[in-house]
Parts: sequence; C-alpha cells; structure tokens
Amino acid sequence: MDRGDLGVKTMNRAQAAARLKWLAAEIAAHSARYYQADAPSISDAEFDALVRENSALEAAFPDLVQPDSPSSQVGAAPVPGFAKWRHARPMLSLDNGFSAHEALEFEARIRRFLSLPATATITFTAEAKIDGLSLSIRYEAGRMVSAATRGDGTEGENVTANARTIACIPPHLPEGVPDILEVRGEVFMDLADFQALNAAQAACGGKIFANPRNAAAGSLRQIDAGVTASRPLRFYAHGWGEMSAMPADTQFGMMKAIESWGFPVSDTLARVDGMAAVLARFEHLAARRATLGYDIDGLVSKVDSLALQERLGFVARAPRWAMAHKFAAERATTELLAIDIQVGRTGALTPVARLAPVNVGGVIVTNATLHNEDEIARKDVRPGDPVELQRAGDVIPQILRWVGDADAHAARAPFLYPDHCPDCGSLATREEGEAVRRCTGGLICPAQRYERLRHFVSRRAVDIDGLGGRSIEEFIALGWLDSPADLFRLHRHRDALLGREGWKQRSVANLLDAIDARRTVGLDRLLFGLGIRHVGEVTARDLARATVSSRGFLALLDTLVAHDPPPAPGETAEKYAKRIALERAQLINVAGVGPEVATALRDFWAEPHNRALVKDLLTEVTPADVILETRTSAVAGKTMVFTGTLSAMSRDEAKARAEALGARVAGSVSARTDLLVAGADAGSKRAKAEALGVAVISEEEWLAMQAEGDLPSG
DNA sequence: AGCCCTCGAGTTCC
DNA sequence: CTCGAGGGCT
Repeated sequence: MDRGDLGVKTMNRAQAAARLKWLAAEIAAHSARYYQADAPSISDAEFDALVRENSALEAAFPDLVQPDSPSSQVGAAPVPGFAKWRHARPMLSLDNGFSAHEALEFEARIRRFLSLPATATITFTAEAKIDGLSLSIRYEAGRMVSAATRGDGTEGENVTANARTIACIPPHLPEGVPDILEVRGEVFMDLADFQALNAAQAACGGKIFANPRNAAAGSLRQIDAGVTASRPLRFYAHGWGEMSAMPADTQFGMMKAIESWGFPVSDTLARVDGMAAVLARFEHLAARRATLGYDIDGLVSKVDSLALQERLGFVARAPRWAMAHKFAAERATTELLAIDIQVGRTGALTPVARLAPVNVGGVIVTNATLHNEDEIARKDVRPGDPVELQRAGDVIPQILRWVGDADAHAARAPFLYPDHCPDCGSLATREEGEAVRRCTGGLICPAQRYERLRHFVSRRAVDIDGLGGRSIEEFIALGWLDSPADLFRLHRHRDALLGREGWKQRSVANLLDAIDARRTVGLDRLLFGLGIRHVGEVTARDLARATVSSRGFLALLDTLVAHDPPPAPGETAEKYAKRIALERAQLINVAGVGPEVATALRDFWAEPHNRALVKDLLTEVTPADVILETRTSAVAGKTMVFTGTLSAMSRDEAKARAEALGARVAGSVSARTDLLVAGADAGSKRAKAEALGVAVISEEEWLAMQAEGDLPSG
C-alpha cells in the first residue's frame, strides 16, 4: 500500500500537483514496460488504479491537467501478454554463498546428508554463472515445441516465437535424441552488443537499458518476435528439465551430450574433484571476468553424480546438490533520509530506510530494510547519516554502516523506535527474547487487516489473479471487504463497482471470474492463506497432507482446543505450559510441527472470532482434499516413523525418500503408525511400537523395500 | 544443553 | 534475499 498517498478529497492543490507529477512519471514508466513487453512490475489492476487516480485528480483540479497528461496517452487496447506455461519440472533457484567458508560448509553438509566419511572426495562441475535470464526449451521428437521463461519456477511465460529467433538455439535436433527433452540455460547479451544496442536506441529515441541483463530480458519479452530477432541474444545451456531418456549418469556427461546435440555450453564448464578445486576455479574465473565479454555474477558448482543428486534432493525451492558462488557485492554510499515503520500482517513493525537514490551495481536503490530495532541499534545508523550500501545476494539492498564525520554523526539524534503502532495507535510490544516488536491491535489494526487480506489472495496462498493492493484498499474503504469470505461476495457489489471510476465491464468481469475460479481451492493453500502464526507454506502443506481433508483438519483443531488437562499438583505455570504444548505437538504428530506451532494452531482456534471467520469462509469456498501422489510403492499412503541411528543414509534423507515414495513421515509412534524403521540403538519408540503392535522393520529391510518402490527417474 | 538445518516472515528491485 | 526462531538430533 502506498501509505504516502492521501485521498483525492483531502489533498490541497500543491499536494495534488506533486501527486499528478508522480503519477505521470509512474504511469509512463509502467506503460513503457507494458507496451514494450519488458517485465511489467505491477498487475493490470494496479496499473488501472494508477490511471484511475490520475483521472480523479484531474477531475478535481482541472487547471492542473498537463498537455502531456497520461490520460491523453493511455487508453489504447492493452496488448495481451504472453500465455502462461507450466513447467513439467519446476525451475529451481540456487543456494548462494559468498565465501570459501560457505562453500566448504556446503560440501560438508553434502557429506553429512549422505553419511559420507570426511575423507570422501565429491566430484563437482563448475561453470560461470551468467547474469541473464533462464529459459526452458522443450523438444518433442527432436523438434522445438516451446520455450518458456522461469517465472515463479512453476509457471513461466511462453516465449516460443521469440526463442525461435535466437540464432544459437537449434530449432531441431539430430537423430537419436530423447523423444521428450527440455534444455535449460541462460539467455544473455554480450557487453559489446549491449553497448551497440543502447547507442542505436539512443539514436532513434528508443528505450535505454540499464544493463545487459535488462536488455536481454526486454528483448526476449517482445510481443513482436521480429524485434527479438533484431536483438543479438545468446544462449548457454546449463541444465535440463523433463527427459524421456538419460544419455549420461553425470552432470558433466549430460552437458556434453546436450552440447553434442548442438547447444552452446559455456567454455568455463569443467569437472573437478572436491570443493577446494571448485574454489580454485572460482579464483581463476574472477581473474578472467573482465575478459569474458559478458556479465557473470559468480560460479555455479553442482554435484556431478546424478545418483547423488537424486539422493540429495531439494530443500524448499533449491536443490541440495548445487550452489552459486557469488562475487563480492558492489557497494555505494548515499544519505539515509529517514526511517519509516511498516506494519506487517502479523503486526510486526519493520523499519525501512528511505535513501537518497543511488546506483548500486546498475540498479537505483531508494529503500532498504533495517530488519528490526536491534539492527538499528547495532549499526547505530541515524537519519541524516551517510551510509554504505551493498546489494547482498542478488537483489536486496543492505545497509552496512554509517560513514563520514564522527562528530556530525554524534550530533544527529538516534532513531527512537516507536512503542505504538503507527497505523492504529495500539501498544506495540516485544516478547521476551524476541527481536520483533508487534502491534497488539490485532483485528482493529487496519494495516494488519489489509496485509492479511493481501496474504490471503497472494500467489502462494489462494492466488486470486489481478486483485492487487489498491483494489483491496478500495474495497475495504467502501466497506465491502473485511474478512476473506467477503471476497467471494464482491459480486453482490457488481453494479456499484461498475459505476466507479476506472472499473469497466471487462475489468469487473475479469476480477469476479478470478475470484470464482478459487471457490474450490487446495486445503494447503487455504490453510496457508489463513495466516496462522508459524504456519507457512511448507507447514501448511504438511498439515494438509496429514489431515487430508478440511474435515480432518478441523477435527484436529477441535481436538487441540478440547485438550485441556489440569496442572499437576505442585507444577509451576511455566512447566505446565511447556508440558501441555508438548502434548499438543504429540496430538498433531506431524514431523516438523513442534510445541510452538501446535500452540499457535490451538490459540488460533480457541479465538471465537477465528472460528467464525473460518466457518463463514467455508460457506463460500470448498477446500480440495490434499492427497499424496500415490506411486506404486509398498509404503504409499502409509504413515512411517524413523528411529535410531541409520547407517546407509541420514535421517533427513530417509524422510525425503519415504515422502517421495508416497509415505507420510510422522515424528513419533502412535496407534496410527503403519511402519517403524528401527536403526541401531532404537530405544523407546521401538518399545512403544512393539507394545502397540506396529510393524517394525530394520534399516536393511527398509533399504530393500525402498529400492523396490523406486521408479526410474525422468 | 548445544548445534545444525529448515522454515517463516518481511522486504527490494524490476 | 536475510534474519531469527522452531524442531529435532547428538
């Protein structure tokens, strides 16, 4: 939400003039991106809202209308964007590391996960990490059928026509390639080509690109493939997606096969033994960096053996078997203008640094998070200080320290952290031992309500397309929207909405259709969307899988609330709280859900308002059951528990394998456990399983069972 | 009790 | 993306 904007009615003339100027610049920038099909940064609805606000202001202050007003320029039929493309295999991101230390940690972690001795040598591939954009190209029977950008990793944009114009991407492949084959790599632009392009653009008054990466992105995402064809784009393959047959059993072998099919592969690609050798390549690459002729931002190392890659698997959205070793971040100095406080959906007060605009590594930075109260104190940055910044990792700017004159710094007032919510004025408190200060306003805090609704409709939650912050704000102000269920009743305001500035037949229909499309939504998404403390995407999915249906989930919540044993005689309040929390975790019995999460769930459900909210929501929405993919394995659909010390694989790996075979992995043994795998020195869990008559197998038996259930990959 | 790994939450840039 | 904190192992 742009909290800096005032309502049209409350604005004076000077404010309106300033706002109009800002809107003109904003709309021009966004429409340039939109029409030139570079990445649009806001949704259509949000863009519409900007245009709408502009019109409203011009109506209120007709004498401020400028000849070059956006209202005189916008209005052509919007160019349809690219169609969405769902990746057959998700396109993942990589874990980043910035030091030799982190790289060696990465290697050590792999050894631990695989239970390898410290002396075992792991072979890696190493290659330059090109600063471009990822593309996944699909071939069927040797012919290119599609090409798509990464997008969010699951769904990208179909840019097939444009990719076909890139000279070094083969349109068809030689005989004998796998029938289905997806090659993934990086689209980029050489520095010399980038400079020539910008010079040509300047000459014809076209768009000037900030850096080669943006130029490549802008060129690939052209509506008119003819424009893409005129741009000097290059491509290097670095991986693959779906493959109907595997030509090799190592990363290096695969890349060589891909190269033999006619794809360019980076000449920096090498196979080396051990992380120390990867680090040597990194140093070598850093020295060569300036002479490569294109931008790179580091080096990528991958475990060479595909068998090991498969065993290592994934964490959230990144593989455990790969790492991006990044060059040191670029730094810059600017002035800290002010520190603003934002209120998140959980009430967390987060300080944001407002900075004098400064270029850091090709991007203009104006904001940076300061995380929390302690961080400000630790760095002792004060409004007015000159500060040193860097763009950490890939993008996020970070304030390193204040710089300049110490006396001047000392003369500036330290930032006073507010102890009341800047949005609703409620007391903001800090839990013992916690870093965040939270607004206690809860339901009455408008900022929290707004952020919760935004979370509910966000892509990873219920995913209502095209419902942006500005629309939510508008509907709240109109009194149409208070809780998530209200979203599904917005259609009752259809006529009123149609009468409003900027809402036309089509935009209203699109919004209502998008909402209707989510009347049936996965239990996991719905659960995540509720925004229960400590229940994020992964935990929500684990809980949904364990309870299968909304009925099962609600029953679990009821059980939690009903579990209300009295304190034992002489038990302190603290001990009692700890014990009952532990018991709640046992009632849930889902690996990864401990006392804290269990208590958060209970507290949520103990609140009558939340029960009413969920009940209301369920009158509008049908949660879809979350059923594990049933693969043909002996453990599919079974609830398993691991105990004792496993020798062939670590516990984490065992859990990951079991889940891949369709099993649920619980934390402890109960009557609902189907199978216990007992490693060496199994203790109480084994005894309990035997007492309950739960099947117990040894590690060897489990390995055999798992190998049987294994399906060929790909 | 201490340690390591993951996850959750909030944020930035385009 | 980074930081803090929860969960689960040793």
